[in-house]
Amino acid sequence: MPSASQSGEVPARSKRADALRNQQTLLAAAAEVFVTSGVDAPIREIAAKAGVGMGTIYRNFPTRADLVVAVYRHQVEACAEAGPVLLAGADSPFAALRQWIGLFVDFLVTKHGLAGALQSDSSGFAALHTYFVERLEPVCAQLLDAAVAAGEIRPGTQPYELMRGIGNLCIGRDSDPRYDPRRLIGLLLDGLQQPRSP
Amino acid sequence: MPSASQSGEVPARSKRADALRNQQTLLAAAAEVFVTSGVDAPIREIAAKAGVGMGTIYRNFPTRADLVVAVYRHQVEACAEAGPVLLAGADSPFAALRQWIGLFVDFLVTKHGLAGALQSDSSGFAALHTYFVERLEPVCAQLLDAAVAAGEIRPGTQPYELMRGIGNLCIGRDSDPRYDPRRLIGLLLDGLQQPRSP
DNA sequence: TTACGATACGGAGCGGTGTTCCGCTTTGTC
DNA sequence: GACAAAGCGGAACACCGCTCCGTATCGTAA
Repeated sequence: MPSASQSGEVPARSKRADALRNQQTLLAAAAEVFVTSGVDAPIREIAAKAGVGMGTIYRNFPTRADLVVAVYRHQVEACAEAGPVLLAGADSPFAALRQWIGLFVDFLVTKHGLAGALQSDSSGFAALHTYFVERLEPVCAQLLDAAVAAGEIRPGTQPYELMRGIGNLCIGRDSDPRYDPRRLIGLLLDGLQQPRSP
Repeated sequence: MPSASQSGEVPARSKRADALRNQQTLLAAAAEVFVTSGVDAPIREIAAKAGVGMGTIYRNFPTRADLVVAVYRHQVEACAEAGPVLLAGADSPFAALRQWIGLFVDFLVTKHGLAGALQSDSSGFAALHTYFVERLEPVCAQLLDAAVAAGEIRPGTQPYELMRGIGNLCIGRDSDPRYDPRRLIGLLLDGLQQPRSP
């Protein structure tokens, strides 16, 4: 496989110049709209912001997830790559895990509605969940394994379950100031350090 | 307190007989539809199942939350009342807390889409969140306080935050067999038992 | 029993959303 | 400059929540 291809990233050969321009315009507009109206903003709103028709959006990003993934791909990538780096640099594997989860939470919490979209099985969001899991689950697994091997946390925790739980905890952070997912996630990590539950 | 009153429970004097009949029919139909299509099933579907017009639904239950609350009121009530009972009967306050949370999770997990609706700020679901919090938060607070007083868990955890986190963790349980919120909630409880996080 | 106001009912209709589809425009090439 | 292919836009359709009002039903007083 010579080219990067996949979905929204790099040009993918032999597309018309105006099409490429539109793709970039769309990504910029979507990023902007996501900030103010959340990731499930009306398609029409994004189209209007970008100055294109709805057909153009659906042609470039068939499902909503494709658009969201394209917008946040860089940040997800950065988070994924931070895993091994933290593991190499931190005081201990568990410290690395804690820091990495901090990055993940920061990312989710600053993107309005993203956490909710991540588990929403309906709409075209299914692919979003898939992308996040495929990209980040192995990273999380590596950190977990290292911490287990170091004897810092109990074994048996599945990375998928942990990530999904953290994602769920980040849902709806904005709606009530009394709710701060970080405290609960800290509790979860403390729980991991317990040798065994009764 | 002589009368139950409030919203969807007991007759509330001087309503027409057919109206009361319809209210009961609606509750039964809604309960049935919620099982198969989740708590955000189309209003029209519930109306059709009950054999009434949509106007009748909105007259009896102005917001979706009112309908959901009416359908599940008994179970929420039972959960709330179980709190003090467990506290009196269990081996320790923390054991009671654990059992009570088990009841709460069982309830949420068996109602398709309820957990998600609980945090969804949009639609007419806001009142649902309010009802759950008002009814169950004090119960949770009592259990937490008792466990803290017994020295079984660290102080400082807010009941609202804990309940909301548990609710969030229960979201989307059906979509993937690898995800079981109970394990994570167990982890959370283990974390509570830690004296202090670093 | 009848007659009549109050009460409740039903569903057409409105506004908003996702998604499709096809006539028209733009682009790149010969 | 001409012409196919690629791309564009937005009208149109389906679905949903919610409102509103003409009509049907109920309870009661005569």
